[in-house]
Amino acid sequence: MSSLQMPLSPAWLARPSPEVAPELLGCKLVRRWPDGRQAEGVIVETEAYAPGDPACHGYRRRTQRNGVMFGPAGHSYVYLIYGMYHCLNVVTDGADVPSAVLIRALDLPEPPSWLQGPKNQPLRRWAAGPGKLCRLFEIDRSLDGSLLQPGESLWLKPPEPIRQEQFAVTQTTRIGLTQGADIPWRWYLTDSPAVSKRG
DNA sequence: TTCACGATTCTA
DNA sequence: AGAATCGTGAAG
Repeated sequence: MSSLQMPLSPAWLARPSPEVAPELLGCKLVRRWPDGRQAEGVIVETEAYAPGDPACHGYRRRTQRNGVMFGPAGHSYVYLIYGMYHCLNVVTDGADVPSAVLIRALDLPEPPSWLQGPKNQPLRRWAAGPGKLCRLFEIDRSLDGSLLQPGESLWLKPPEPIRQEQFAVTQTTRIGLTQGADIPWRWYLTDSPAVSKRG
């Protein structure tokens, strides 16, 4: 197995989220179902949440919902938002450090023909928005805390060689926040059509 | 136990 | 601009 095929390790993710978030651009998120079906998309938009950040779910205290954010890097943090959508985070940094990267958009160069939305929607080239990508990949709280490693429900792969070329990255403020709205911890591939719109 | 609200998305 | 929709967490 070449190094490019290796999954992103917990050690690689065990750094401050504002450092990891831009480096996750171009990496692949792989979703595997219990029946063996598998789909993957290229991460094109991320946001960082970290200690001292009033928008971070772990800003105040450890609770049942945000518990895995306080755990070691390399796990998923999935939460329900607005009572109807889920959001996927990659836990970063060390244990007891509430830190994570929100995956906001995926590009799907080769979507499997069986990968369709709930209402038998047409195949989409991309999933722009954290709620949309979780709906497409059927990610919910049952995956909260799962270890991101091959063979599990979710894991990460480094960029393909072709994607290792330089690509423009834009850094700006995060979307949909009332607190910490001025912190520029959102990154996206500048020219990707798969980036979420709002903001 | 209560209750206002949210790292969203879709419709008008 | 407003609705949909409900788990969470801070307050009482």
